Amino acid sequence: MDVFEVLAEPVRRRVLEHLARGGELSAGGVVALVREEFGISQPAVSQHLRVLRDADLVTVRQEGTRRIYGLREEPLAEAERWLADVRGFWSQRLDALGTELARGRRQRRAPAGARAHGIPQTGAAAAAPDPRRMA
Amino acid sequence: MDVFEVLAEPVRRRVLEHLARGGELSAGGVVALVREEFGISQPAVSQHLRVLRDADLVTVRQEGTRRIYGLREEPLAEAERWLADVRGFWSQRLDALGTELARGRRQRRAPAGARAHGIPQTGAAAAAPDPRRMA
DNA sequence: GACATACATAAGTCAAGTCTTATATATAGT
DNA sequence: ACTATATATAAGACTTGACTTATGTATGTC
Repeated sequence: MDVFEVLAEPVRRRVLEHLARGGELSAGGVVALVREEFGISQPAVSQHLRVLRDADLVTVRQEGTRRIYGLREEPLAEAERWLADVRGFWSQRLDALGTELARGRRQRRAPAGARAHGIPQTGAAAAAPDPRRMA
Repeated sequence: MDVFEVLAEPVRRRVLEHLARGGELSAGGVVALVREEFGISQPAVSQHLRVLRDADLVTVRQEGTRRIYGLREEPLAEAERWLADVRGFWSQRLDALGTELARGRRQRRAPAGARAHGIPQTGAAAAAPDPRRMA
């Protein structure tokens, strides 16, 4: 499961919030916190924890009969980077468009090529690196 | 639909990437780009664009018979903040735990209260603000 | 060893999302 | 007005995911 798919679920997001805020938590602790708000069963929570584990968003260690869950930052950082990149490219484009308009450039080299769709390029951001870090 | 739910879909993520990288695009332009990679029909893409519109992740303007799509940063920024917050609280906690251990604090005030679950608090991050910006 | 506790897994149900094909709507051009 | 193009919507099939209850498995306790 993809990071964003995992994050799409409100219960799972809340679990991450609780871990981040409260520090490590036993599975039972998570159940207690989440059950109150969402009114779901222990197995339901356990299944969400499984998803989080499979996506490497959490760490687990056993302690007696308990399983202690903790956060793993890396996947979150990855998602964060994706968002930052997308936003970055877009605003960079906006800036480029702005300066271009300010310069009053009117000549549009129109290669009349195969480019059937899309809006005229500003050129400035055309050389920007590739954002699709996450396939 | 929630921002993260919207972002959970690979096609939609790619659309956003294309918009960010290529600037504004007509619906047809999006179809052309996405169809190649995912092999889905025009209506399928149109439905994804609808989801993006409904979640305010894109802007649309009409231009003749075309609909020109652009990116809206705000919802992306919101998601980014959520991620940054969660990560921030967690690493802050880690740091607090680290310094605590370094100080060699051994006395644990144990109120023996109702706190049935969870791991002993470090205390440092206990006063941290609330990360649940996104309900 | 028997029992309780903490947690995970199994099996089945139900709702929601993502496609498909077919069709509607709107604008432009002739 | 007729036709073509661009895009959206409708209806239905199919899949997937998120619950439920019931049960399994490990660990600790007496």
